[in-house]
Amino acid sequence: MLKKTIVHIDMDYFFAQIEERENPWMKGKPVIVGADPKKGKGRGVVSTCNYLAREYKIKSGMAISRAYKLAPQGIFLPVNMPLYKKTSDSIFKTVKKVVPSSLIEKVSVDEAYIDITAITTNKKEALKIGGDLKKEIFKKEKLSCTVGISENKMISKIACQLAKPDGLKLIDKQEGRDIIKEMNIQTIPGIGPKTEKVIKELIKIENPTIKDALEIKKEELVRYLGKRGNDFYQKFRGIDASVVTETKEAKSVSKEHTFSKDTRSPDKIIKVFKGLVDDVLMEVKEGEIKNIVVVCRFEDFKTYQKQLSLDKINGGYNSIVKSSTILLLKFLVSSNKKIRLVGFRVGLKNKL
DNA sequence: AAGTTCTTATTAC
DNA sequence: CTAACGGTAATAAGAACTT
Repeated sequence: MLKKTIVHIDMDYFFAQIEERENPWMKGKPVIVGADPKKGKGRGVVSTCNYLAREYKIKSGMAISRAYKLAPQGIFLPVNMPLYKKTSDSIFKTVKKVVPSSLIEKVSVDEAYIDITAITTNKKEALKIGGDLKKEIFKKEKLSCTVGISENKMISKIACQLAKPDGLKLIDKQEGRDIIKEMNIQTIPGIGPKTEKVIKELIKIENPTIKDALEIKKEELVRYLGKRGNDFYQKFRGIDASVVTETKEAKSVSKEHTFSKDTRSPDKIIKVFKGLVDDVLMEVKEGEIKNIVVVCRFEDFKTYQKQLSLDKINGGYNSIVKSSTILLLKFLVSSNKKIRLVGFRVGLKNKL
């Protein structure tokens, strides 16, 4: 019996798998979704790639130009988000047949946590539900996914990672505690490169595992990592008290754009920027906006933002366009470096 | 002194 | 040979500014 039954479902190499489904001739070749390196759009990164591409050491987040060097014979595709979104919606419809939306926490287009405690806490039955869900999704969308099951979100996610691709795996509490001991501390969600560095320096171990991290006192973690230290202390021990929470509306909406070539041409910059502002404002209701934020990344990759609360100015679209452009111009004036990226974001009211 | 706003840093997918 | 490094969103922490 499980205390709780938490399912983590994650589509396998989602974007690339959809592309393979749409274009079966691509199977058997490395498929890399990100951008086309040949059409001057070589500034992107890899969003997703299929497993064959991974054999060439291509990974998510890698510069597309580098991926191209690793596998120039690969199929490089731009991100076709409308298609992936549509597919995602269909998959979530299937998930909602298992439990109501209130028990589904959508992490991204291709990933979610599902609390099925109310249906079963029996391991066999839980695996049956997970397996059936995989079958349903495959029947409907011809896409494979992996399902991890455990008593909390963290371990079910780890189970999922271990079972990929096209897997189904249940790890109970005791097993979870043991398995993670030998793993790298970046296995813990929330610990990235920077946090790992802090922990390394704390315990003076070159390649620390979670077992090593168990030696650290809670107070030490809190002192060096703030309130997250508490969380990590628990998570090193396989404990994750966070609850599956229905996905709520966004608290902010943003658009950004990286120029294909760094520029200082105000014409180009302002034109692109106005487009971003228009796109964002089209997505939100006029009275909902709490503040606006303008983002600017210079050629040296240094990134800054300037923001303005809307209490001060009247919140009409026209005044927002005007104020945001003024903020943007401040960046132009503040430096004579070329600009790599501009972005625009609005924070929304009543979302807390 | 407390509350709000602004800015940067980090993480994740 | 070294640098390469998107877009969207959340959260934490600290500085700066108001009240």
